[in-house]
Amino acid sequence: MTVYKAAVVDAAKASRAVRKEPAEGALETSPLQLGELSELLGYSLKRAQLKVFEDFLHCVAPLQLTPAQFSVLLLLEKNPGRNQTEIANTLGILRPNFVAMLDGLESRDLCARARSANDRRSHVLMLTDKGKAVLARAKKLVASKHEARLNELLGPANRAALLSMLTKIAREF
Amino acid sequence: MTVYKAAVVDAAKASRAVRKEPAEGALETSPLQLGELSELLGYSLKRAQLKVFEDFLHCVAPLQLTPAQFSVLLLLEKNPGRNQTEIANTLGILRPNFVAMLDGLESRDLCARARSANDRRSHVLMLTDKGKAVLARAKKLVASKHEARLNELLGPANRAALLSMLTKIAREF
DNA sequence: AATAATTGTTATTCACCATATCAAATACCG
DNA sequence: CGGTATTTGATATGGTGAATAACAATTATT
Repeated sequence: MTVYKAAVVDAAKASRAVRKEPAEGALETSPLQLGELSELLGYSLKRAQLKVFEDFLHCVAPLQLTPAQFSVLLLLEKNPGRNQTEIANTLGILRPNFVAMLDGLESRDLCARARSANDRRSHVLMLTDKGKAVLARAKKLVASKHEARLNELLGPANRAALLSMLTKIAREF
Repeated sequence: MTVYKAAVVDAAKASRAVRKEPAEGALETSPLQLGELSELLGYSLKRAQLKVFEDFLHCVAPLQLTPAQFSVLLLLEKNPGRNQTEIANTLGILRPNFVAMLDGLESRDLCARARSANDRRSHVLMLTDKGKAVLARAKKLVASKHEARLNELLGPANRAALLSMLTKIAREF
C-alpha cells in the first residue's frame, strides 16, 4: 500500500488523451448512462483523487515534486532525525520502495542520510538547507494555487467537512 | 488516467505488511507528527481511496471482481450494445489497456464481444447471462457489506454529502 | 557466545498507465 | 468513383508503482 505517489507527467496531455474530444464535427454518440456507478463511493473517490493529484502536479510543476515526494519532505521537516523505516511506514511506503525514492531526493540535495550514532544500522534522515527552501516554496504553491482552488470549488466549510470524512475513512474504515 | 482499477490481492495481508505491527514487546518508538500532511486534501483522499478499495476487494472477494471490473459490468448492464471505445472512454481506461481487461471478462464468460452489423470495425459489447447473474450477486455484496459499512461509519447524510463533493471534484476540478 | 531480529538494500515480479503503431473497415472529399 | 484520412480493435513496448524474498551488517536476546 504505497500512498500518495504520482508520476511527474504533463497532466493536461494525459487528460486530453483520455477525454478524446470528439475532434470537431465528429459523429456525436449519445453519452453513456453511468447508472449505479454514480452511487459508488469508491468510483467517485478514485476519480476525484486523480483530479486532485493532477492539479497538484500542475501547481507544483516548477519545483518538480510529486505528491509523494512532497509528503516525504513535509514529514522530514516535522520529524528530523528519524530513520527510513519510520518515515516509510508512516507514509505507507514499503521500505524497499522507499530506497529509490530517497535516492532521488538525496541526489537532488533535498535531504540527507547520516549513519546513526546509537544504531549504526539505521540512517538518520534530515532536510538539507536546499530541501527546506524548496519545501517552503512548495508549500506556498500548494496553498496559493492547489488548496485555494479546492476552497474555491467547495467553500471552506465543505472543504473542512470533506477532509474530516476522508481522514475518518482513512483511520477507521 | 485509468480509473477504478485494483489488483485482486489479499488486502489484509498487504495491510499487515505496511502497518508492521511492533511484533509484541518491541521498542515502541514515539509516533511521528503528521504535521501539515493532515491538512493536505490529496493525502487524505489517497489514503481513504486505498482503504475503500481494500474493503471493496474484501467484500466482493467471493466473486473475484476488482473495482474496475465491477465498473465495467455495471456500465455494460446499463449500456448494452456499445463498443469498446465508448465503454473504455467513459471509465477513463485507455483503449489499448481495455483489450486485456475485456479478454479477462470474456474468458470468464461474463461478457461477450460481437461484431457490429453497421460498423464491422467495432465490437458490440454485452453481458452474458452469467455476467448478469454475477453482477447481481456483486451488487448485493457491495450494498450489504461495502456501502453499508461506509454508511455505518459516516451516517447516511454525511455519506451523501461526501459523494456529492467527490463527484463535484471529479467533474469540475 | 550463539541465535534471533532489525535496518537498509538489491533483485524480481506483477499490475497499472501511456504511447506508438498496425491492419481492417469506414468516412470524407475532390 | 477513387484516393486519402479517420476510426476501431489490437499488439508491442516502456515507465512507474507495489509487493515479496533474500542478503550483509548490525544490534538484541538469552
